[in-house]
Amino acid sequence: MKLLALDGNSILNRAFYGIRLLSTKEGIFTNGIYGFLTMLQKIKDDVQPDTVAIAFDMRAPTFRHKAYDGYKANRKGMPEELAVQMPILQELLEYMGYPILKLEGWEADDILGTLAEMCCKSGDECIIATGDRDTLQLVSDCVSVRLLTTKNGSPEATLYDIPAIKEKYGVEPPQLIDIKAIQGDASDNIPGVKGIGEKGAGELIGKFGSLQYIYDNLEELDIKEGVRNKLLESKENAFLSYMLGTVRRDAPLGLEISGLTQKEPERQKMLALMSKLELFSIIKKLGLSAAELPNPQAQEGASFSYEKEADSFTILMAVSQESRVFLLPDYTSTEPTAYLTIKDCVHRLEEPAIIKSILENPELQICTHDIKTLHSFVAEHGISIAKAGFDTLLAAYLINPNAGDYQIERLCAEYGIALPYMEEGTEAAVIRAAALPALTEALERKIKAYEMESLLQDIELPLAEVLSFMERVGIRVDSRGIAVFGKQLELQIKELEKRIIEAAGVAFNINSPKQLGKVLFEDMALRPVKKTKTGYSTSAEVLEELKYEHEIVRDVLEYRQLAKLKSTYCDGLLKVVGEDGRIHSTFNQTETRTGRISSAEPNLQNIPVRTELGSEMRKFFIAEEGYTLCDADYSQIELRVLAHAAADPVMISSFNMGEDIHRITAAQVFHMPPELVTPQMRSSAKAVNFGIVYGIGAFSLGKDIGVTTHEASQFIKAYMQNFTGVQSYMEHTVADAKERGYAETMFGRRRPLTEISSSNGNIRAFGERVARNMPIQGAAADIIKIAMVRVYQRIKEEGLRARLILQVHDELIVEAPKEEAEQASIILSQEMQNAAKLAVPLLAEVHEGRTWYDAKG
DNA sequence: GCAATCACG
DNA sequence: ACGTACGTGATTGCT
Repeated sequence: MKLLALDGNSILNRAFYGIRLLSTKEGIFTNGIYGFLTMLQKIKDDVQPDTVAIAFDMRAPTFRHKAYDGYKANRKGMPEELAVQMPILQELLEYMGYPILKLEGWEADDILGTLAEMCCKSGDECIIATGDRDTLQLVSDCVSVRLLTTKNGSPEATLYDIPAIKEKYGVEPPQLIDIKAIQGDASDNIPGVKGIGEKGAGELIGKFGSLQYIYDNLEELDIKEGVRNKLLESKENAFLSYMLGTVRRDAPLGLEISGLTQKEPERQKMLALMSKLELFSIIKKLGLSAAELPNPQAQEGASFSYEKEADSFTILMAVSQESRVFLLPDYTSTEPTAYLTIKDCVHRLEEPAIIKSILENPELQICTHDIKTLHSFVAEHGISIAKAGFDTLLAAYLINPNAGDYQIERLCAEYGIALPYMEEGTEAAVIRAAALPALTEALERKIKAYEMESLLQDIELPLAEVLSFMERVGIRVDSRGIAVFGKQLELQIKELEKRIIEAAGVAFNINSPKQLGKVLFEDMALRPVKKTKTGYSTSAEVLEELKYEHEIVRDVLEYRQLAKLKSTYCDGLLKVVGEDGRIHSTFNQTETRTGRISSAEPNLQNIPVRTELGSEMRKFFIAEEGYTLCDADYSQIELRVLAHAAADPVMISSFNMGEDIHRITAAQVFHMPPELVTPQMRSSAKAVNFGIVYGIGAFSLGKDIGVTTHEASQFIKAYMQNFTGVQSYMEHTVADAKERGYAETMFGRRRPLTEISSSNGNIRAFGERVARNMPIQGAAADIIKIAMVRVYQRIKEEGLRARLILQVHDELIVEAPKEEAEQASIILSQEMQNAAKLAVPLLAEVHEGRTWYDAKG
């Protein structure tokens, strides 16, 4: 028989430190548990044991503490983030059916030693899995050790048998105890022999075999005088250390190896707990998904029927009894096909006319999952949605924008909703459709509890329609122009490439930071200003610093700029131009943690503008024939939000008076009248304002504006003394986030923040910066979303052909027939400025032009 | 699949 | 002693 025995504590410890801190939306830390489970899976796959046992330490002092007061005395307790995971892990392992062994007064090590000893006696094989090298002493003919580590987050197991130990340490496994007795162990506060370290201890034992032998023959042995004296002085400690470092093999476990059998896993309980822990990848790997489990709740009556070929009359009759219906499209079908859930029956709808009559019924609330995609799906067939009722995707995102994955199955697992019981072989979409009412109920309750009804109903749901519309309309581009520009860039890139290679004297790939780093910092011996995890940094920041040292650096900088423009913008955009000559981006509504929307495939929110050459790109974004682009952008929206949220009198009055906020900031920070502020001072003040919004640090601010950290901290201090409202607001907002576990905007949008309570100072500092930034960035996002919904509605109400086509965080673009340009501009400016009532005015500036470049003003 | 880099607000 | 401002997405090279 093959026993796999695990040191639970040391493996959890390894997992915890090997994997970045993870936590659920409720703030339960899970990285250790997650890592433990992946390591367990890996080692089981490797070893294929007949049975598994897992040993844990107990809190109580052990015989080692009793023998030596100092034992582990200098060891800090586990960090709280780790300690909380211990009982949860043990509970989970019990559900999984593993025997858990704990013994008061004994460490997990000793339990493993005892198990190993029992195996050897009974002729069984024992494989010990641990993260702790101390256990290597147990290796024998019948015992091997797998040392577990994580590499880049994935588990690795190194085999140690007798040859491996001889190879690595040059001694027999039990002699590792002797080595440690001399060497000591700082982490366990084992003293060893003072003055002799790893190397010396290894040599002594390698030469003389054992501690006992050395002391028995100390005078006669061929040992340097200094070493002999050290040994003599620490004799008592050496033997104490030997005892402390010896793993015992006689713990009173009171069981037989044959009695270590795995119980039948309690899959339902495992699923419930793992769902709570949001360990979805493990749920999947273990085949625990709700659909595959027998489901008590479902069997209690949540049984659904499925009408494949429902007749229209029956459906319409059923619908007429309802005020809301649940509808999930079948995206696998090109026809508009959808599953409609009413009461406990799912109906498959295949006739567009039926779907149309349901979706366009103004009395009927349409509830679904991912309403933006539903809008797009039905719009293709000329169908619109009259009354959006609920969207489980948007709701789940509002409740926890950190999640990233909002699949129906996952949400059901998270909210403890059993997937309905259906006949085997039923399509997944039908089961999802059947789950929708219960999921909606659960999420609706939470949305109410979080007071997010307005955020969902007044902002996100109507916004989904706007975004779907923007995606479908797209923006016209001049493909020919882009292609020509790309060709020009290519020529210049080739030229630069030639020069760079020539200067370097070797052919290499300039696009490879590794190769470039070698050329610049090794072959050409330039100053390596900064390092990355993997080698030299070759970032623009570094190259800027070196650009006067060698022409090649300037060429690389230019090469980089041109290559970026060509690959990302020319080639990238040309790939995604539609048949209609327009680019249709996807606007993600559930992507960012702050509430912003994001744009992808392609990203239209990062089209170049900051450099002259880059902004050329915007000349290829053009209005349709007979149309013009109206571009409106908020002026200083984040600082205005801050002024309002912080109720800072200085900021508020300067915005109310229409002052230049950066100039005023400079005047305050540099103690002088605004008229005397120089452009340099204004520019520094602008960086300070940015820094305030981002959660500021003196180091980064200093680096940004080129002053010392000390000077930067003086600026920050001066800022806070003058903007006292901001100062106290920032303090409050961090304290509130810490207390509540989330940051929130004035509109009630939340971002759960476990980092802010971390015992790791860097992580905690990050949490605090996020707590300062999210309420500002998020509120600005809320405001422009409101503006988008209103602009869209108002254009519709006024019967215009103008259309909203783009949003870039603080900027909206409307493509309007030339004759509507003025009206569209007025709508943009009014709706943007009135989107929220703050203590300061919101200002939006509108410009018009044939291209995006021209419309930027 | 990740790291480095760079584009935007 | 250590790292160092918020939020995104695309491309490239490399393991």
